[in-house]
Amino acid sequence: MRRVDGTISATRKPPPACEKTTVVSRTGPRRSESVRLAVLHAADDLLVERGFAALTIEGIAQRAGVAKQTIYRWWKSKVDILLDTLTDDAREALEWRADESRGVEETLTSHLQRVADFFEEPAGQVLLALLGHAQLDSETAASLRAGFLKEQRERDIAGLRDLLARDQDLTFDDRTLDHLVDLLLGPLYYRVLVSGSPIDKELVETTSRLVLALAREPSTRNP
Amino acid sequence: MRRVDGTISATRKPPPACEKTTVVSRTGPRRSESVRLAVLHAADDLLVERGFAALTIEGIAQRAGVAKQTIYRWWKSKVDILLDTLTDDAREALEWRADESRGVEETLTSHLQRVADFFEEPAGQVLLALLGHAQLDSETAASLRAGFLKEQRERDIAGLRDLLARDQDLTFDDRTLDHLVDLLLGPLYYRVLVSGSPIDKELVETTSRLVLALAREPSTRNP
Amino acid sequence: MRRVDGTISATRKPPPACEKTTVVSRTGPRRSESVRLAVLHAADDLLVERGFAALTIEGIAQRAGVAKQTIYRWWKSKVDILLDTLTDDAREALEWRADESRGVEETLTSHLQRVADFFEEPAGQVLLALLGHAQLDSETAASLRAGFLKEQRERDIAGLRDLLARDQDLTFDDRTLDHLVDLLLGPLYYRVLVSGSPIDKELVETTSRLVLALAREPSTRNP
Amino acid sequence: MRRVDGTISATRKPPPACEKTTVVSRTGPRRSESVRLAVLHAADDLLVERGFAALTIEGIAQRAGVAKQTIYRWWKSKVDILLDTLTDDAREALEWRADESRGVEETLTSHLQRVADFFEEPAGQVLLALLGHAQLDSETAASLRAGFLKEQRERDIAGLRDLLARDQDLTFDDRTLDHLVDLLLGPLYYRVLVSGSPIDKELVETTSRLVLALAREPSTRNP
DNA sequence: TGATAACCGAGACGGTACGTCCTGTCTTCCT
DNA sequence: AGGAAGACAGGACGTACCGTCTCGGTTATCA
Repeated sequence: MRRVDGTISATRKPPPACEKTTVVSRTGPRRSESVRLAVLHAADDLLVERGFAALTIEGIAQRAGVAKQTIYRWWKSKVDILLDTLTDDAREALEWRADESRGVEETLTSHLQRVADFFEEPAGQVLLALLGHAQLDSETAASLRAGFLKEQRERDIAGLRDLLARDQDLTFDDRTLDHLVDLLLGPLYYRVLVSGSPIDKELVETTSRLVLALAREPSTRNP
Repeated sequence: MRRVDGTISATRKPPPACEKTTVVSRTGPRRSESVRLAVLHAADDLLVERGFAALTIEGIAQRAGVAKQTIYRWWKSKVDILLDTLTDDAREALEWRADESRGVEETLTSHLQRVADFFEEPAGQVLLALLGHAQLDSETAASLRAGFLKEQRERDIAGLRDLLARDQDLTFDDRTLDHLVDLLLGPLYYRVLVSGSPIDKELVETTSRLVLALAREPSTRNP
Repeated sequence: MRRVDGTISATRKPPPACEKTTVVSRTGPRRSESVRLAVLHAADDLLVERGFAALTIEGIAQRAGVAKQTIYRWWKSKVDILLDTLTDDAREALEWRADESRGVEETLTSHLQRVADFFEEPAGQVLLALLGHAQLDSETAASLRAGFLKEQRERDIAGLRDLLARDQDLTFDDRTLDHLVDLLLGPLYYRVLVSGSPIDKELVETTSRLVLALAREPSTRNP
Repeated sequence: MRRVDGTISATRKPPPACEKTTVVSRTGPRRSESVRLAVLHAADDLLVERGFAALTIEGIAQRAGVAKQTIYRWWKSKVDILLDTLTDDAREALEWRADESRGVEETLTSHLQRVADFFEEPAGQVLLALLGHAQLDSETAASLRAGFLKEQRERDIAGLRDLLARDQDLTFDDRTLDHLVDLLLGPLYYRVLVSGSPIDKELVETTSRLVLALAREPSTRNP
């Protein structure tokens, strides 16, 4: 996010973006990093405190001690701000940790458990809100899926591929892994998004056991 | 909806009150059924045509040829209206059809396929919008889960129970069925809500095969 | 108001008014006098309690325990109701009392004082409200002037004529009396309507003395 | 209204505050004078065209090509807008013009005639509407009397004092002048507000002659 | 002694305007 | 040039009454 030359790159394209060198004799102050953080934190706090519906650009501006126009200069909507917070906060929480010292089953289970726990954290709330809003607004859906969700799915596929390679010393093609990820994460997201009930340990274990079993079937290995 | 005596039964609770008999000698005009339908249809149409964000009470009122106050008299928000349309339209589309002439696998697969198709229909769009909004507003979440989703889950559990009974002549306890339903529907909802990509036939088949296999394991039968 | 035959005559023309005989075979109940009084009192009370702006047909109906439609059946607006209360209450308060035992000056002064006091009473408040509303709505102005104000002015002219006859044994023509009444009442109404300050005794005395002096001038007597 | 430095002085109190100097370094846009005038003219026009009852904030906004919120930012009601137009338009029409070349009687008569004519003009209609509304709403009454009417009365007292000084080289105390003004203007306002009939020349002449006669009485001079 | 027609309560309905809130754009000034 | 302050056009919100319109229930005559 922070480049060597000290300028900031928003997730969004900085005006029309000069990719290589910013030689342009820039005068006046550059984008203030403190403003950026103040806005992201204000948005995050307000979302958790009051919920998405009560989250307004004006509210964020006031809370962050920033002018409305300043927000519009760098983000094009409140959704855009939240997308920015996601990138900073959620990636780490959902990463796959290869722990060689533990068995494959246990590794998978503990990853799923981490996913389950993530939904309780603020960053998880942000993701849920964005997923919710994506159902209501196709532009949000496009941004979210082209950005965070796409990257996260790549990480999930890579993570699962590595794990299965450790388990059976075999590689799966992408289509198969795609399905396995759906089967793995689907029930968890379903619980959170649809049922709204907490993800219990049993669901985590059943799911991971089932997917592993499926992966080990000969028919899956040779699709 | 229309009872024999000509009075109207709103899907929504008739002013809290009076569980057994409405003794209060009600005089004056009754609720107009035509108004009710005009509003539900207007809301449904506008949602599909223009999306949730562009769905406003004023827009619905205008489209339905109805006064705004009339809407507020019977529904407390646009979400409330959508909840009403759901009850009328979605139940049938998601019901389990016991087709004795076909095998258990095929029955399950075709039910899942019907669920997948449902999301393409207007009523499915309404459900998705409501699920989306439920992530943003806890009151919506509560209404949706206490109403439609609760009933639908009961139907799903009953449907699955009947199917498995036919398959193995065994009964499963509710907790187990709960999990099986999560595993069965989770991947489908995940695809629609998170990935946003259409549900392909392969996912439907894999999922139903997998869940059936799990149900047939001795460890599942005797939990 | 109450006729011999028991039917009621609203100040307003009863439907299209059959002045002489109501031969139309009337069956069913006649207008309820209790309803009429309940409405007039409710309107009066609410006007004094909450002011004209807060006076609504629905409020009057509720206060009077009467259906809105019942009000619309007999009066065509809240102003119409207030006009009705005026006729009942204000006439007496503003009548000229010929007290032979007292001097002309004293009689005139005490009449003006009674006018001044009238504005403090509920009925006076109603008149002020109607005069106010007459500035805003020409229909109100027309009704008020064609009804109460016209009658009152006739009483005022007659009263002044009698008094001056007693004073000088002379008769004045109507044009002159018209002007004298304007000069007599103008300052009082000006105080109440424009200044909003109470009418002090000095104004009452100066005014009556002045008008009497004018009336006694030879130039006035022979215009 | 427009100061040398280009800032605007609303007739209405600038957010309570700062009697002497506005030190608060105000940045950002200032109030748009063109908006202010557009609103005042729209209100004035609509009042004359359609009457007070049909005068709505939304109508004014539309006519002025202005957002409703912009009106609410600067005025708190339609009455507040009319009060503003009064200050701009009525002061001049009601001022006392000392014309040394003419006699005292003639000066007084011509002033009264100007008052009479004023009621026919748009600004006079505004004053009548406000006086009417003041009878219905005590807040309007308070604003009107504390603002325009108070200043106007001061001008009237000063005008009459100067005129009488020219006539008799005597000064009158304020209480006496107060009464004289009531006697002078009362009949005119009574005609307009109560009778609703036009002010004829005779009333103007009689009134001014009468008041002048009273002022010349020794008893008035030495109260 | 019904029949029947009006009165009356209750309140749904299509409307209009209210006053508030937030949006996204803009202008102005300050640093 | 960046940023604060905030005015502005716009549009939806949810509320309050308006005046009209059914509904049933209830009388008080007249057949």
